[in-house]
Amino acid sequence: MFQCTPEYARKVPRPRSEKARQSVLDAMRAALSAGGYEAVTIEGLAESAGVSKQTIYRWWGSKAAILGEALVEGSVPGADVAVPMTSDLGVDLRAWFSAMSAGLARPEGVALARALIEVTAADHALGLVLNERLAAPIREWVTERVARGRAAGDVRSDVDAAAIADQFIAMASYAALIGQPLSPERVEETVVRLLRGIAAGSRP
Amino acid sequence: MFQCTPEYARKVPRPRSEKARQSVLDAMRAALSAGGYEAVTIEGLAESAGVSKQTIYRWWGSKAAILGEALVEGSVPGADVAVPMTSDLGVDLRAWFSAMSAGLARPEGVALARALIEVTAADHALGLVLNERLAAPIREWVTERVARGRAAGDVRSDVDAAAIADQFIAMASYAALIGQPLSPERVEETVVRLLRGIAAGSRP
Amino acid sequence: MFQCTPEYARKVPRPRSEKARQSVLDAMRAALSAGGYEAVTIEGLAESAGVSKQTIYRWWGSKAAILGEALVEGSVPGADVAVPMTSDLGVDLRAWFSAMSAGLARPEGVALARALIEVTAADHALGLVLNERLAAPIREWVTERVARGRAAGDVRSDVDAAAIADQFIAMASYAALIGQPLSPERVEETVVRLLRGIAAGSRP
Amino acid sequence: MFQCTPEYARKVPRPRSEKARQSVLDAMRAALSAGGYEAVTIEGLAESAGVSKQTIYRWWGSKAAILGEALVEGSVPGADVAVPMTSDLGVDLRAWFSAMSAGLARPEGVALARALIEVTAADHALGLVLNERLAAPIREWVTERVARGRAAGDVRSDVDAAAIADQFIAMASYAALIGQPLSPERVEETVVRLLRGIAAGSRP
DNA sequence: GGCTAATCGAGACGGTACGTCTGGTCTTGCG
DNA sequence: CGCAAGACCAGACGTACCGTCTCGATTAGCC
Repeated sequence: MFQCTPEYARKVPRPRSEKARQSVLDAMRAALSAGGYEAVTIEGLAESAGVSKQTIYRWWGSKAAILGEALVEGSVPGADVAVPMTSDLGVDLRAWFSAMSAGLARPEGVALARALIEVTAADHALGLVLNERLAAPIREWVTERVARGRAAGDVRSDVDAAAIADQFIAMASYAALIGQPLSPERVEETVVRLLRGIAAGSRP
Repeated sequence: MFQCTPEYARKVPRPRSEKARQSVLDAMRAALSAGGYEAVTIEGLAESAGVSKQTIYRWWGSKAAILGEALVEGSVPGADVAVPMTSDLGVDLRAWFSAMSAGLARPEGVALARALIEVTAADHALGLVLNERLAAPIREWVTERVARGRAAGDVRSDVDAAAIADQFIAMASYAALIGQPLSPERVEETVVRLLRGIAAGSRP
Repeated sequence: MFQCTPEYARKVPRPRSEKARQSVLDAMRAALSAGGYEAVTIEGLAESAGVSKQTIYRWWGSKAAILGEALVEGSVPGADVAVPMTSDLGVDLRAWFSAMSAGLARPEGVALARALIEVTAADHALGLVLNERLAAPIREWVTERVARGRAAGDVRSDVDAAAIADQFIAMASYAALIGQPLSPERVEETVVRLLRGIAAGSRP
Repeated sequence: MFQCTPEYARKVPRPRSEKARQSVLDAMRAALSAGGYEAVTIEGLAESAGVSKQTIYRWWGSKAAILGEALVEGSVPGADVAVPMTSDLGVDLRAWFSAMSAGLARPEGVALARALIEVTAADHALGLVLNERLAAPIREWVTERVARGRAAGDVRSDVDAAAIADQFIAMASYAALIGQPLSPERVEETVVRLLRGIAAGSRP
């Protein structure tokens, strides 16, 4: 009686092919590493993914959209660093910033970072989304760690955790952009200087 | 020594047209502001400069080369900031970083920064040159100011001026890239934190 | 009488939908008149017939096959002329050729003739079938009428009725093809000349 | 002296490549013979002509336009028959109609005729032009020959030479279209019947 | 002022990739 | 299992630029 053709029992003539979708995303990731974002072509993508152009245009509409999906789905080297927190803020920051720098120093890290930067420069809206997606976990980690430091009395109460996170992200991105990875010394100097700047007893 | 215009030196049958050259560079600058680096086409450049494609290819060889020359010749908003040095390091850094941030916050500053970033991501070699050309004066200014601070006993002896300069450049670039200019508060926070981090007498 | 759905006629799990079939054929006829054979697309046909592409491909396999069936089933203007035979050969030929010309002069007649010609040029096998189907009645009529004329002593014994029929068909087709319908004067001239050529007492 | 820069001495930056033009026309002629008009693609043409698509689109704008030029320039088998006129009308007509039929019976003649028919059915305007171009010489020849016959007293004064020419053209076209060349017997029968129909002294 | 040679504009050329369209096949779920 | 719906692969369409290549016209410096 209540019956069995609920309005959500809609027509699903043929579902989107998950295989085709993954092939395209994989092809995009491969192409990025191979030649950078600008060198990626939809036709090349279609061919190397074994997919027709129409299938790509049906679902994505632009190169940037594919990149976006590829990044949002896949893991991004250097961005997913999860560093365990110890009781020593300096140790933790050093470990985390070192890991991020190292991730962005590897060839595929540089290629990916450049692709991200290019697409952000070219497509503002997508850039914001990607940045948010990649920066958010970092900001979160830093915020959490700084809060703990504050609780432990190591850190001034007026420091802006987001600003610190953004500073690190900016530095790592810039290094990848110009192709000169941050040296361990530079990492060390930056962390030490930061610690001095946010230490609890500093003036003013 | 004896002389230097041998009869076989029949060079300079016709000098390069300076007018054509400037037209192209101007067209490039205009096109960058209008639609970003990727949207610039050689054909469009040729047309809006009233110049033939061949003339462009004869002298430049690539879009990036034109951009390079356009930037090296012209002024770059946000990069040419020349701030007078006072006796107060904090005042000077604040003034300078504010000026740079403001320059990059204006629409044409953002467009230019994005173009720079795009071309750097796409053409590594040119990117290095441009970065050097634009970053060098900044590094110089910062180095000089920090040296004075050190001499005046305001600044620790172990701070790395280049690292500081790069940090500021990276932050300003990143802000332009994601289209979210640095707020005055963020500028203030960054400068204050930096000062604490480099102040003479801080530990360790 | 009693009626006829015996239980043993369950051999055919589900019969082909006659409605869908007719929709497609109707859509084909409509599309032909609207834009010519080449402008017909299977997708357009499917849509305007309210039928899925697969249904068309399941039963026909090609545009030409649909056209073939559409023409074999439907009536063809100018081809189905049935003119009563009188005792006067000239009157009959005039009447018949005029009717055929007039049929092919009307807009839908021209469109259909063109479609036929196109499909014949493109698909030889189907073209032969269609030509046979459409020309046969004509040849029959002409043969019969000429035979009567011969019997009546009006017509030479060596005339080739099929050749005459083909000549008329060719002339009418050609006129439709180039879009210049045969004028009544041209029809008259042709018939008169033919009659002279086949008249019983002519030499050699 | 009087002057030397006449306004018609216009800029001719680089003349159109005659070689490319001929390659395309040749490729079109070859493709027509190979697979018929509908099977010709611009891309295939470009490739087999060793020419870029853009070059084709620059000059022609449509497949039909290329065909038109190809036919207007090249020789058309069966259409260019030039038969010497003797004093015997029957001999001449027989010779000419045989030659035309034979030309259209050869494979390339059939292919070309079909292509012509297809394009005429599909593109009315071009069809008219092509028909005029190909039919005109035939009509001329027939008209001239009939006029001579009339002058010699062999032919009735009221015959319409154009009608006769069109009849032959229609018959030959139709034969090519359905792929059944006119047999020598059919040719003979047609000529003989025609001669009887137009002979001077026939009634009415 | 005439000669010479590289410049300039214009734009045709062979190409690559674009984004769109249609053809013909395959894959769902409903009836 | 027929059918509507529509996703799929394939490939042609016509367009936009690419970077190279003629062209005739222009022009700066040396005779």
